[in-house]
Amino acid sequence: MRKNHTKRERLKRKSDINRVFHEGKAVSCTGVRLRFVPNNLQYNRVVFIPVKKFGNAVERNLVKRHAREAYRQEKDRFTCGGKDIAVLFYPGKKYDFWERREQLLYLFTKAGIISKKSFAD
RNA sequence: UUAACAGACUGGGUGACCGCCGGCGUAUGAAUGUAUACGCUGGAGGAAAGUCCGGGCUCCAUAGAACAUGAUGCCGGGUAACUCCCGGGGACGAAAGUCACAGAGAGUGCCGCAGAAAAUUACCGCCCGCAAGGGUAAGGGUGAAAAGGCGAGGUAAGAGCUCACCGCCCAUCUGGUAACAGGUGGGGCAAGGUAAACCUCAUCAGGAGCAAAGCCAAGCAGCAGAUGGGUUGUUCGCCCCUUAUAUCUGCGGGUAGGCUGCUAGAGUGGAUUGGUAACAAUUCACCCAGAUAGAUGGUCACCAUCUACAGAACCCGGCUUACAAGUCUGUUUUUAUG
RNA sequence: UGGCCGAUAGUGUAAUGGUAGCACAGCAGAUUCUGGUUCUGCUUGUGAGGGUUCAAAUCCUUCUCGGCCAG
Repeated sequence: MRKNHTKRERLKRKSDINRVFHEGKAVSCTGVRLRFVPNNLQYNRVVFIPVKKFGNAVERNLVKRHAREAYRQEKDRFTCGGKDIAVLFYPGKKYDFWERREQLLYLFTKAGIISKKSFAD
């Protein structure tokens, strides 16, 4: 499977995002919170949102880029079936790319989007 | 040499792989929109920031005038324009340098406490006089500030009352485009300060802002009020639309999808010419982000070295603020708490 | 993105350029057998830097932080 992450696989509409926030379930760890809700499509859609007080514009962009890169690399492990996912980042300790990647993998496993078997690999 | 100050500049580089956004081309499906694949190509800054100024652009039907309000404030130049820049002058400072630097002799206001008195002053003083009263402002203390300064003459005591020097004002001459500088002559000195208090004078400004504005698609439900209404704080003038299926105001309902605006520009780089300079003109070459929940990231290698401040959102010119490390130029003196 | 406001004790809120007040809270004392009420006293201050002025919370300016409006 090709490891890309295009516009189609992003969550863009305001109404869709509101649906995730109002109807979705949540899992969280330090500094990160993940919300998800099923959709009717064949693929997942995801959005990464640093909160308003997360540093300055450069730091907010960097977090989004790291998260998007981690999501892209690990995309093929995900279970099929559509889910809309929103990931929120809160200010606190600064993490590098690899720490962010571990964090996100942990959260996706906890939410049942990645099966535990594939995470063990 | 070091330090300080001022100014200008750079703001990690090269290669490989995987990915993101735009443009062009080809192919396939599709049907006039676009989707997918491949190839080529472009992809954040000196401050993109703060939004403190100035303009372009768009709309307010079009173009005006006066007042109000606001801004600026030595002179000359530059510029599309400017709270900007360059050059010159003045004041202050030992110097490099710094300075919102018009007017207090048009008017109004304010100047706490202290002090006799904070604006048409007289407490203690000094002098004349028996006293009543008068003449004075040298000395005293207060305060941020107290009626030109210092010296000599003069006088009852004093006083620009007189004189020299300095300061101030007026007239005039010379140099300079001008601000201003210098010289000559005269006045005897106007009765403090504050304009970053109101104000006066001169100059300049219509308002709103790309969520402006226009088009397409989808969708919905109207109701109430005002009569003339229509760009702004007010008024005038001019003109435009319309006498109700009109215009304006308020409340409510619906949609928040796409396209244009959207990047070839007061553009960037080089050369020549003019100018002290800011800058301008001519010519040659180049095309250099255009996202729309918002594109630049990850891994590896080498060199350098621990890499700061920080992310375009209609576009430019400035100012201000943040900044690791490094380069260059100039200036300074009492060799230094600058 | 564009436009517009504000910042005063721990909290809320005053102050013509001239000694920064008031209320609640806090602390100490008095009253009471003890606590409360009440009374007395004290402490805690102009968001940061620079300028104008004899003197700035106030005037000017540059930052910082917070808030509001516009689809």
